[in-house]
Amino acid sequence: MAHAEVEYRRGEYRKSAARREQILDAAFAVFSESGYTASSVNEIARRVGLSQTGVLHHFAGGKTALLQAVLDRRDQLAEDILADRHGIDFLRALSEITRTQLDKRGMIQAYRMLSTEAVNPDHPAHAHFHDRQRRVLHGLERAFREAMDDGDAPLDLDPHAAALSCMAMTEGLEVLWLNGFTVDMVGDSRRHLQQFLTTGL
Amino acid sequence: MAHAEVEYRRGEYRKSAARREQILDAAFAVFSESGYTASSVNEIARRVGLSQTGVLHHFAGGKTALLQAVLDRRDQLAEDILADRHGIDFLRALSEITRTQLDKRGMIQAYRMLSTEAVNPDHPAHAHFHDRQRRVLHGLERAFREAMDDGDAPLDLDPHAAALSCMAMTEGLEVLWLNGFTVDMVGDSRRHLQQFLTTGL
DNA sequence: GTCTATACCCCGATAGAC
DNA sequence: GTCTATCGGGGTATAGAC
Repeated sequence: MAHAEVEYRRGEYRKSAARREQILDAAFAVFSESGYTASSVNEIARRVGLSQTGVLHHFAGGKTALLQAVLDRRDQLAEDILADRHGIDFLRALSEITRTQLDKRGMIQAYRMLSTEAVNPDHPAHAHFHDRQRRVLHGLERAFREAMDDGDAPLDLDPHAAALSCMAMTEGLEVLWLNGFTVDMVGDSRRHLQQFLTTGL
Repeated sequence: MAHAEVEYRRGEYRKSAARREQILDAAFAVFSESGYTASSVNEIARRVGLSQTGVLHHFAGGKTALLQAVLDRRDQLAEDILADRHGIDFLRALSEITRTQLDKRGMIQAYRMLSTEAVNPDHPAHAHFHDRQRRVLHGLERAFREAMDDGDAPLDLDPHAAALSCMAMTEGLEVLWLNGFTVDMVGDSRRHLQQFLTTGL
């Protein structure tokens, strides 16, 4: 009895969770193409074959909750990869992340679009991107400091300046790549990182 | 008689032209904050103290014509500065342009926002940004080639790679700057340029 | 869990008065 | 040159039936 009930709840839960993922995929695609403000829940609904209300049913809090969920899911992936990696190993992992996402143009476009919209302080994702970019910068800084301790970087390196420079180059390459220029995102950003190190990446 | 009539027309013309400029300023500000799609003619109208139709009266072709006018006006400024400058002198002019625009955060934000939106091929300003970015790249490439001819750059320099790298760094620094990081846009981008040259900028 | 119906917003464009 | 009025469309969010 209790067993059957649990199975039943599991079935329902699985169905709902699957739907959620399906909606998140579609939301991702739509946000990629149009950014947050110009995207509509209706368009997302159309792609998963639901009505607008059908979609909103799964995300209490409306359109902004949907945005949050999309952002959270993506960040989780990168954090899993970077967990417990330090120094030059952390820097190598950054290239891995770049490589794995090269074939997901939509995802990169979503991030560019959304983070650009979100420079406006009253954008629903402003805090999210603000925090995230500072975490990335501090992560890079820490990695450079660790690399210095490990003898993988010159002793007179300025970790903060190096981190900022690498972040700028990565963002810039992304922009050019999205705009249709032929750039080797993995290679070029790795070469730029390498400038600040004495050990090969 | 004829004289008075010309004066009158001049007066009317001046008034209309001034209105146009006033509207363009407001449009610039609004597009800066929200991008093109999410901006409304109504908001622009409010800022200049006109109605929506009052604004549209000055821009036959509607909202997209307004966008075109905003973009054209800005590009004219940069082109005037770069006209007839070559080699290392051209590269120096780029820093000047950056410096003169540092206090116009709204303008930079508008360009970031609009050019990001315009990655979508059916955005009304897609062609504009596509062409512009390629003109910038080719201008940079040409300047590096001229610098090589003038003995201001190493003979084994790859002008295309150098141009791409400098463009990426400039774009990236802009992104970080807009996102609230403390970066020295003029200094940092000049230092990056300098890497590829043998003569001081 | 999904739908239809609905309430209420803002948008861009046009017609026509002044 | 500017306005008001209006049309047609699309947006988010909620209520309630199934």
